[in-house]
Amino acid sequence: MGVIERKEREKELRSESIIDAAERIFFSKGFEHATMNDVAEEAELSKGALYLYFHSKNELCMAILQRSLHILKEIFEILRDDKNLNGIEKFPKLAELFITFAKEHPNHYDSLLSYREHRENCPATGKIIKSTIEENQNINRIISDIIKMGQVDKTIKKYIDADKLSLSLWGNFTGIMPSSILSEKVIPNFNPEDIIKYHFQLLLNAIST
Amino acid sequence: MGVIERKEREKELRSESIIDAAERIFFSKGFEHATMNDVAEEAELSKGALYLYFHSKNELCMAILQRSLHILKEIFEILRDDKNLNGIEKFPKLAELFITFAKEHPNHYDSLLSYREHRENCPATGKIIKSTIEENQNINRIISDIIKMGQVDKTIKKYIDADKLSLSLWGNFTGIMPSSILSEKVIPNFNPEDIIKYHFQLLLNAIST
DNA sequence: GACAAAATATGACCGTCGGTCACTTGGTGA
DNA sequence: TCACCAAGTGACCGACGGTCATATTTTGTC
Repeated sequence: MGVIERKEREKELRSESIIDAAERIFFSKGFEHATMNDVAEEAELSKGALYLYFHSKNELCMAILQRSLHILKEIFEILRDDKNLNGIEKFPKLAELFITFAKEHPNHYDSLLSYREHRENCPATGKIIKSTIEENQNINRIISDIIKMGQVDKTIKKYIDADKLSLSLWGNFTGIMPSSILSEKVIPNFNPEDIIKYHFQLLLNAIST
Repeated sequence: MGVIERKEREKELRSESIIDAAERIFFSKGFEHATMNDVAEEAELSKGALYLYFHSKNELCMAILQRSLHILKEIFEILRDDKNLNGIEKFPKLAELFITFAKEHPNHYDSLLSYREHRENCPATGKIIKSTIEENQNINRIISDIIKMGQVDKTIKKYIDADKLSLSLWGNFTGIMPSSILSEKVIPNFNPEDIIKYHFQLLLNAIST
């Protein structure tokens, strides 16, 4: 009698379809201007029902953020598992793949940049917060693994601290691009893509054997 | 008869004292939980009067952000004008000074990280937005100048693109630290300070002659 | 199939907040 | 003294996040 299991699955599906709806609404109206009524209508549910699945508007946003991280994780995983590239070759690919992600999923990319505001308004105990942090750690681990692979195949200097570098690269991804927003159209020929690639080029020189 | 000038000055003072009050309120309660009534009370004004000086809550936040940028600009200016250090010696100092800034002005530092959300809800035409962008450009110019000074005194490789590097450094500052918030207490021994310093060390190797 | 219990869903309702505006206050210049 | 106008007030409005008493649907039992 798998009733409980089925209910569990259905609950999961509902939850996902609410996130689907929330993405459509938040991405089109922006977080501040989107309302929970909008989301409820889009999800074909009542507002009250939303709160059976998510504790707050901010938590719903965290769920979207988690998806964004998941997409990015899968992209990086493919790179990590690519047998045709050595470590140092994979390094600049990280930047390229991130830029591709930002272009192909602009809204999800955007959600990455505003996690702070939502995080601060969510209780740190929630399941969603936990799994979001986990996903973030996964990404850092993948980047770190790629660097370590380069150290094993001797294309990356062995004394490089892979964990630290992976964290600072992640910071790069989520820092350079958003700073571009403040500078956009003001600095002539400003192109966040170029900046990231240039930065990776410099680092490449510093870490390759 | 400098009445108009005096009124201008008084208006400026009022404006500053409102920002003072807003800082106390926003920094203690957080943006979302702070209300305009709180700010009005703290500023010893009516709510309506606030709106004579700032168009919205978000614009008030941008004014705080501008202050943050101003503080940081002045810190970097001192470094730039220091005659006792050559270009490459100033480079790691950038990281140290930024970390100092983040420690000594944690709330202002915090405001740097959430400019996105406020920016998006401000009309791009406002005077405050404009001068905020200007302050941001100033900082990038200072960083860029420091790099160029290193190229003049031949301690930094001459083919380094100072403008691009300055932008990516700025991205580093506003990227690595915030990502630490998501990772905090999860990654053992995680210390954003170390990460930034390590990153600068790597770059130092890449750019020094 | 009948029925009680439990799970799920509803939407009217509440308190709060950002922002407005008709009105008051007080300094200015004639 | 007084008309004028910038500066300031605070009651008020619409909208929104979140709640909860109630209704509907599903489940387990006989």
